[in-house]
Parts: sequence; C-alpha cells; structure tokens
Amino acid sequence: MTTVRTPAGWPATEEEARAVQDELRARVVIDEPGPVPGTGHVTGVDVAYDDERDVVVAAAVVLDAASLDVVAEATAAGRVSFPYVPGLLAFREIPAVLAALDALPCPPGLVVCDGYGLAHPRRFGLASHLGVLTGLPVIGVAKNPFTFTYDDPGPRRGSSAPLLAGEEEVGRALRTRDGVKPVFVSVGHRVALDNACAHVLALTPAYRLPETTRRADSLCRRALQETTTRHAPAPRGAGG
DNA sequence: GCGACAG
DNA sequence: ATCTTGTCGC
Repeated sequence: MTTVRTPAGWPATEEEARAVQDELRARVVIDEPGPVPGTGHVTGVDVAYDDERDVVVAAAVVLDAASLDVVAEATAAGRVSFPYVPGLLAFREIPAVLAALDALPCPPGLVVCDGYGLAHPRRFGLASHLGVLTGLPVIGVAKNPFTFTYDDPGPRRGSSAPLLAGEEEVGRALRTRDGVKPVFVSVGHRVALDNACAHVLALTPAYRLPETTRRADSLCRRALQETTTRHAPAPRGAGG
C-alpha cells in the first residue's frame, strides 16, 4: 500500500475548488468514442474513509475487459484532503485515487469510477476531473440520480432513459439487471455516452454494479480495515 | 431564505 | 461514505 500525497496547490476552500472546476472543465474531451468494450483493460477505482481517524484509502483494480479476471491491483492510504461537499466530491477522492493508479504495475486502460462526470452542477464531476488530470478515458457510474431527473427505463436489463438536467441530457439511467433500480452513467473524459453504457453492460454480467466498482469497493474497504486495525489500541486477550 | 444533494 | 445480523429467496 503506497502513501497519498496531496497535490501541490490543492484547493483549501469550496470557493477555490469551484474555481478549479470552472477552469479545468474546458479540457474535457468528448469527441472520442473511447475503447471498444470487451477489449484491453478496465480499471475500477474507489475510496473508503475513516473520518474519525482522518484516514482515506483508495483502491484500483485492473480487470481484463474480456474475461473480467483481475489482472492487477493497488491501494494507497493517507489523510483526508477535503470534506464531502455535494458537487466537490472530486477534491475528496482524487488525491488517493491518483496514488493508487500510480502504484499499478500496468496501464489502467478505461477507468470506471463511482459518481459522475459531466452529470454535475458545473459539468465537471469526479470522472471528468480524473480524466483531465490523467489523460485516461474515464466514465462515471453512480448509484443515485443526484439532483437529476429521469423517466424510469423499461424493466429489462439494457433499457435506458436520459438523465436530465432540465432539457440537457447529462447521462443515462441504465438498467443493468431485470427489474432492479438502474445505475446512472455519465461521460467522464474521452468516451462517448453510448459507448460508456456499452461498457457498463459488459461489466454487469451478474450484479447491478460493474465488476470494477465491486472489486475496487471491497479492496479499499479491506485495506481501510487493516489500516484502522493496525493503529487501534491493542486488543485484549488473544491475537497476534 | 430553506432544503436537497455523487461518495 | 458509515452505522450493522440475521434473514428471505433462488
């Protein structure tokens, strides 16, 4: 497990953070189709927190896109660098995610992160921010519709409906399992929305959430537990 | 002004 | 995000 370094000039206030988003959003690339689903690598990233101890742990898990087998994984631990503020999630998650991605022994290929990309108050959510900073193709898959609206997609896996900010389609509500609540897909960087949805379907052969996020989620939780346990008071009785 | 609000 | 065991169902 490597150590998180907060990037130089990381914003300290919400006002500064919003200014960073307003400046960087011009660098988002939306005219590339992105990787072909089922080819190359797909990497899930996720972050777990222990705010009590001010600890953050990120995980990056690389899957073979065709088999969904784990090819590589890495974790990074450090101090929390920003509070959770709706619309500013990226400033809380990105330093740890960058450290985990840097620790990987191979290229990540397409990155799938929890949360949103262009579906964001200033059209620059976590997935777009991570894409601009790394240059990698990135998509966002969220479990909740945030502030956006959508009509319920059809009941079958594969059905989708626009995720709307007023009249603007900022993403898609995509049904990944028959009769189960959809996930919310949006473009991050260098991937088209249709292709992003195709990737998500390729990553959900068995569960609502993509295998990438499931794997990254369990890994960062496990790593956080170990970090937390190691720094906790020595347990009474048995143990070693 | 107040509430809602990705993780 | 996190608090948290058993339990209903295929």
